[in-house]
Amino acid sequence: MRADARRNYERLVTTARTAFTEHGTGASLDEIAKRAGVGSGTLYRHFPTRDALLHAVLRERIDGLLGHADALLAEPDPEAALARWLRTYLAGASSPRGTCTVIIEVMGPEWAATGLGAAADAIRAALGRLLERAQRAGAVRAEVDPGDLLRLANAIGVASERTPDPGAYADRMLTLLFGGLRAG
Amino acid sequence: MRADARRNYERLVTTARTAFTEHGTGASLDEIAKRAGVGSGTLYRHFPTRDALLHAVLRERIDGLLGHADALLAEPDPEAALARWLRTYLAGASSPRGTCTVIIEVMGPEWAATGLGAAADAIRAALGRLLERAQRAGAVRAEVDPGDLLRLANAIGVASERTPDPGAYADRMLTLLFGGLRAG
DNA sequence: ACCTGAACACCGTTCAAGT
DNA sequence: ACCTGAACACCGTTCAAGT
Repeated sequence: MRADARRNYERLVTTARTAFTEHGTGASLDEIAKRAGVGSGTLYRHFPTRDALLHAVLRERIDGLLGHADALLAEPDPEAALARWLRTYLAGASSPRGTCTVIIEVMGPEWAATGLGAAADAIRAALGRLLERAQRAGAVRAEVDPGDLLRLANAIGVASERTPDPGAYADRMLTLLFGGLRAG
Repeated sequence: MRADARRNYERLVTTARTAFTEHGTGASLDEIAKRAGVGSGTLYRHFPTRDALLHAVLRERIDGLLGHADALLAEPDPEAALARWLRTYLAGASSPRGTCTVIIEVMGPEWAATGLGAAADAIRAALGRLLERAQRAGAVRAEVDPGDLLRLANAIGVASERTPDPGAYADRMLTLLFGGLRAG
């Protein structure tokens, strides 16, 4: 990658992070290009779709979540590990606004070949490992599906975004959810 | 209202219902005006905002939900009444696509003065009556808030929209939810 | 009193011309 | 190899002119 190309790439990601955080995932791409000081064609060359740009913005956080999930497999209490990961997931989910909606969207099979689709699948797999461990320990109903659960977590994220205190709302909903997850 | 104005109003609502159902709540307003055979200014005269138009499209369904909730207050089993209403609510919620997101949005206090905001509040109040009865019967935890619950129901609706079988997903999530709602 | 549609602004996306 | 920005299409919204 040429030096100017790399610099433009970095500037676009940084600028997009700010724009998405301020105006949600639907922020104007033209504005982002302008603020990054590049032509709009350059943005499209590096990021053919809005989702590709959002993926670049979220990549570090996603990697962190995957690492956190694997680390929690060593936590002695499987139910506590699952709960802690879901809390962490939702703590970041309400920003940039719209992220949870996009994640739900790209969980569909037609998105599997895209970067964000693959990322969503990796998150689902990581959650699946925590879930399965909790299920084997008898702490969570056996029939709960990891895809269902990730969709629901993101749904809670969507609802929390428009709430005065997203973290508090998410916590209350997770408390309810864990009541339901426990083997009856 | 003049005869032509009333006719245009009806045509716009009917056309919008089709367009929203086909393309989601973000469907092109210009297209709707064109297909209804009116100038775009006429659409804006009757419906100053997209939400006003969506409200007109949803009005009958909303009235039905409110009536259903009141009727269910006579159902002997308070928990079953609450469950049945939530199931009915979610059965219709995934169409037009985007409706649940809008409802969550207009539940914010800044929307109270709008038509859809008032409708969301009426729905919250109706759900609140069913919820309170279930709580008094000891079937549902006392600390659950009707606004939280309606937001969560719509969140489940958002997640179900992008699912191959929205009804089945919503049912599974409601089953989980009721596990959590029951007084522990 | 109500309607029309041209006009304007804004945004996504492509691509010919440039370095 | 990469960048620029003009050009095009599309949409929301307003408003002067019309009936």
